[in-house]
Amino acid sequence: MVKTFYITTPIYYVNDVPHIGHAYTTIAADVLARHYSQRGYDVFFLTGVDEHGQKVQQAAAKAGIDPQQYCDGMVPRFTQLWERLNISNDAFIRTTDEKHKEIVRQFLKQLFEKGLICPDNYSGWYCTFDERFWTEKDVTEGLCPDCKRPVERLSEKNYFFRMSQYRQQLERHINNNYNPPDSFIGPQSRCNEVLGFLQKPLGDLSISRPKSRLSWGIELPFDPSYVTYVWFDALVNYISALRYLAPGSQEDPEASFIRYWSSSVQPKYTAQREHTVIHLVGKDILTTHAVYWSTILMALELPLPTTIFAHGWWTVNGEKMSKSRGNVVDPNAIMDEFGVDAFRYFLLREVPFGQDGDFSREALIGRINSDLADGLGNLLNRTLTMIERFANSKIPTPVESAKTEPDRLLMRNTGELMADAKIHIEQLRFSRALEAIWELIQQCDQYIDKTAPWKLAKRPEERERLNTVLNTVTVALEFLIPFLYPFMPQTVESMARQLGLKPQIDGKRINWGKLTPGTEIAKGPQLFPRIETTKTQGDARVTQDQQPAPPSTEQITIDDFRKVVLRVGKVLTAEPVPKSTKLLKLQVDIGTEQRQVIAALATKYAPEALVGKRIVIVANLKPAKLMGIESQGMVLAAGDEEVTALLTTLEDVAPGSKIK
RNA sequence: CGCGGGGUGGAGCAGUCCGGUAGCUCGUUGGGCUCAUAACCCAAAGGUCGAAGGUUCAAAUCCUUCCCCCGCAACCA
Repeated sequence: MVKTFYITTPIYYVNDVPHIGHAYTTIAADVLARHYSQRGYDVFFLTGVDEHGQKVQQAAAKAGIDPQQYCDGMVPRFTQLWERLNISNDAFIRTTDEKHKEIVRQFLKQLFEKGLICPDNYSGWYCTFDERFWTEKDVTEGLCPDCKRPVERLSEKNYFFRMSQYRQQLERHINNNYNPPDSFIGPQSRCNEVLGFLQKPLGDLSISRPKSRLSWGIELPFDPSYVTYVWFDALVNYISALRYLAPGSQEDPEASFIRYWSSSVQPKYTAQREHTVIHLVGKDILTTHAVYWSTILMALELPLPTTIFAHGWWTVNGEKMSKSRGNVVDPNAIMDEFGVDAFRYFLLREVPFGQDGDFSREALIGRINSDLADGLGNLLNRTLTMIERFANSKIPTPVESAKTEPDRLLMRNTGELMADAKIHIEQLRFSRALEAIWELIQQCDQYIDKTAPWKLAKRPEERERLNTVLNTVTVALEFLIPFLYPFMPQTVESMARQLGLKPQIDGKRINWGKLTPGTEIAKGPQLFPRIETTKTQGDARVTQDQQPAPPSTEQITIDDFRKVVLRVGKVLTAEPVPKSTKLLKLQVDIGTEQRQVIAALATKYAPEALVGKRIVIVANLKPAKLMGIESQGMVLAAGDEEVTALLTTLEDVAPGSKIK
């Protein structure tokens, strides 16, 4: 029986601009898919997009088009990026696919009929303006944390999935599959987190949203006035895809499902798993997968996936990546400058999979120069040049009697290191796998140095020894090819051809062919030229298409402006707000009265530095509470994210002076 | 006392669970080599392991207290 390997990425929210994080998960999945394909597994690699939900509905409304049209326009951002990144996914699922929706409805119906989805009242704090519920801890002083309008206690009928009853069963499953490589949740630190989460009582999960608030979703089959909660819809993709996108699913959806999924959980300690199902996710959506998805599967009486693995997040130059900081890394820009494979390599080599990492141009260039140019590229280059110069451009024939201990040692180490690399890849330790491969590269360099073929070449009587040495290096490189290939497919293919191999690519299978003495090599250009570090190009950041809109577009009238009453104030006292890091409490004299104003100035100004200063405040702003203290106005200051400078007047004027 | 992560040669990190010679990559310096992409190979320098106290024959590691940095959350009126 052919072993199957089913690998998924999350389906990405169509609203996002694809960034380094999306690329990371998808590249990791691609490495696994390519690795297992090469090893003869029946691989199915799925990625796709999540299209339903409020944000999409809103974004479409804003753009004045219908949501479906909006999604259709967003999808190429992802598909094109995957193409550029050489992602070998077998299918791309969209949650608006009719077949997907049909399967979601089937599952909902099934659970409803089993009594596992039941109506109940959901009550919570509801903000009418934002059209959403907030939890007890979100709401402060009865105000919406987002828009600060008062929230109301609202009770509404919703449908709940009886998640709570699976808590114990899930906990048991996690504990029974705790140790790598069989761990259900990885890495271990995250697994502990999930176990911790399960210590607390597990509630039921609301899986409905009234259409009155959200219409862009899949209608509940048993109540047309609701659509399903996006996560239920989204998670089901892992199964629905098998029923209409996997090979053979058109003819027989059930068979295709069984082929990749059904027996994914094997009794422990069986010698070899026949089916493996791995969900790669970011650490932010681990709970959703580990708890929601697992319990949904339990309720459907379906096996759980083999492993759910949560990887870490990337920061950029040590800072969190966010749209507002404008430091979101666009994979396309990186590839324009450094190429696909360098990017793929960097992401998986730089940081152990599962941990957070930092992305920077300097780090990337460092890796390219030292690992790719000086390491891999240079080794191939010097090997090929020697074959060219000392062996007439043909793979030399080794001679058994000319073999010595270093040759045997290199061959033995090659075998061991590549065996390690294999294990590391299969246990999702990509950086370790690459370390093993680079250890081999270093050993080849050492071997070449020790055997000094250029010296042998000067002495005709060493002809056989020379051929043997050169052959040994090419054999080591040949060994390395299949293990490096999943990470850097383009580069490795070129490498193989330069060595005179004629790889046959048959769909996803690759037959690299065998290196035979006498074959002509095909030396090409350097795989990775060194990057001169003095050269600094514009940094690779998303030139945001949702950059702050040009200020000119929305104009206001002078009357609009006059609504804002600005006055000069004199700071009487200033003190930090207790337990707050940013806020200062100011007492301000504005002529007619004294105002208490709370402002986020503590990061820039010491309280005592402000006393006596003249500042500008908005005098007719509706009071609001911050940290429970009333603020009766707003201080004007410059700065994008953080305050960089307070506004004041050129001359000292009387407190209360009007500003116009 | 909000939750969490961290402080180890110049930089980035491992080692901490389970005490026993402080390790890796990059950088620096010296040497070698000339097949190669200022490459490659060899060697060296460089650390009171955030601070103080304690336990111990022995502490980066265990205990106590403290300091600092970074996320998240709370508070950008």
